[in-house]
Amino acid sequence: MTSDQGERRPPSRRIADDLRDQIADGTYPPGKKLPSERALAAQYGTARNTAAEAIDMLRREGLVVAKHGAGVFVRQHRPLLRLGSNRYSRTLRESTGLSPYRAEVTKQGRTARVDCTSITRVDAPDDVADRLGLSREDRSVTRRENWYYADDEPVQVGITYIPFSISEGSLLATSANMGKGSLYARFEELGHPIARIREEISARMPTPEEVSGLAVPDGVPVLDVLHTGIDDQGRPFEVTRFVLRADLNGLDYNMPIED
Amino acid sequence: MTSDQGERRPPSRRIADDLRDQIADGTYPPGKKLPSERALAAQYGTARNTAAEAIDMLRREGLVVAKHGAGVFVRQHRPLLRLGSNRYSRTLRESTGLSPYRAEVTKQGRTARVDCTSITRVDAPDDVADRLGLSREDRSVTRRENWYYADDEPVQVGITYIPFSISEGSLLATSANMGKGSLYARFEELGHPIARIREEISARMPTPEEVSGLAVPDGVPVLDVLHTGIDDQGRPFEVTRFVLRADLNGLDYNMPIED
DNA sequence: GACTAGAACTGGCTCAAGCCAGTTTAGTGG
DNA sequence: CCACTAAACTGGCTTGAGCCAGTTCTAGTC
Repeated sequence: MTSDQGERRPPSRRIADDLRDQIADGTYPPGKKLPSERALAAQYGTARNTAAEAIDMLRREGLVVAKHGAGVFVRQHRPLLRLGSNRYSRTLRESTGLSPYRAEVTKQGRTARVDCTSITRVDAPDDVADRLGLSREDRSVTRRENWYYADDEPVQVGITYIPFSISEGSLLATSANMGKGSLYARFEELGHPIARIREEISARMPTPEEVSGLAVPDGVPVLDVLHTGIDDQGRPFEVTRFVLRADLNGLDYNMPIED
Repeated sequence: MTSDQGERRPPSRRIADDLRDQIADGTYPPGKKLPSERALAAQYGTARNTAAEAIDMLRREGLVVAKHGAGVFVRQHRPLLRLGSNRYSRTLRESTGLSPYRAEVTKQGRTARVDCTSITRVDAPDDVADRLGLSREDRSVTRRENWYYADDEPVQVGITYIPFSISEGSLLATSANMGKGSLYARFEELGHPIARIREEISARMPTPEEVSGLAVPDGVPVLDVLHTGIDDQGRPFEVTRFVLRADLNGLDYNMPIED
């Protein structure tokens, strides 16, 4: 007897557990096709529904992906894009000439693309206004929406909010193309050299909009990063909310301990 | 007509979408009970299975929780515990006298508990050995397993690995209780004052073990943080893998930009 | 040999029914 | 008034059936 309560668990659980073990021990390596729902049902002597339910569990866990008409396959784990705390380093910016995102994607031999899909003027949402220290009256901000792709696959979205008092009249409020040195070079010209960042990180399941926009597969959460850029005088000048597919992105911070 | 392809979506989707909208617009506020599966099925003229499937979708999204026998309820969003980068600050450590975890939990008016459930000597796993810079021969480490609770509810686990060459003979290798100033005070005494940290963050769905150990509800991912402590000479002296329930924990880093 | 139509697969989703195991509630007896 | 019981709920899980829409393979045709 393998386990005390082993025979009490429902058939769907049993099938799922078996498959999970077999995935773990290499019986079904990444990319391999699992037996069909009908085959599993026959093998375990259950209804097809029950086998499908078992497979659903594995999908929710992010272990397998189903392809309609083709079969269910063990998920291929692609290496994560590691977004580092050095993302904003000036020397890195100037030495590579690439944006940190492009540098990271290129390093993995993939093709990077960043689309600025919209630049609008809106009132900042509460959490953003809070981080920017905006008063209740003047919440006018420039909102820039950026989509990040690797090999034409969407991997993250970033929505940047800049107080209109700062962006007014500059490229920040008007142009998708930020020119040489990108976003933070422009902020520096406007008297806001980036000195610190604050990043508030949480994870959750994607909304239906994010599922379709980012093509998030079943059983994959998103990382939600609320980023605040702070200048050398301690003034926040920009807030960006990043939403990242957690199966393709990770974060990598390296920082000093301050007292 | 609200949407072009609106009537093409399957009944289960339609029910789920309706409920999601009603949760969003406050028809069903947090804590409120949704109609029963049987009631929904009757209302939409579908089989009970189909209504159950719709509710399942919302569960996977983390919007609702089902209580067997009682009903399905809109999830109450409790405030996140925010684990900050100042977690390791010495002055904070010395001023509050509390460990950073305890301080954060107490601040929310909840009761903190930390259990050290095991201290063993093992060979470090690959990723850990890598971060610690251990050679292939000497991978012996002290492994400490810590469980963190808030109001007796498990919220995170941390497994700390310390090279045996460092922990040997000290409290680190033997005692669950770390004494005054806790873990990092001991490292400091051993010549490893913490100067930098590296934190590699990813998010994923919990494994079945984590689901039972951390009591992770349906539709809630975990944050997986691989933390490395680095001393003033740039030597890594400790690696901890934290697994956090993402519905109860967030991370909050505030750091300088380095060039 | 290249192309194509179709058969034989695959998963997606639904139905209607039933049994089980929890919870809540209403009623009953002390 | 309280304590207890039983009925009426709730979700959990399964069965076996069916239709649909994709994909893959195969056999036949040009």
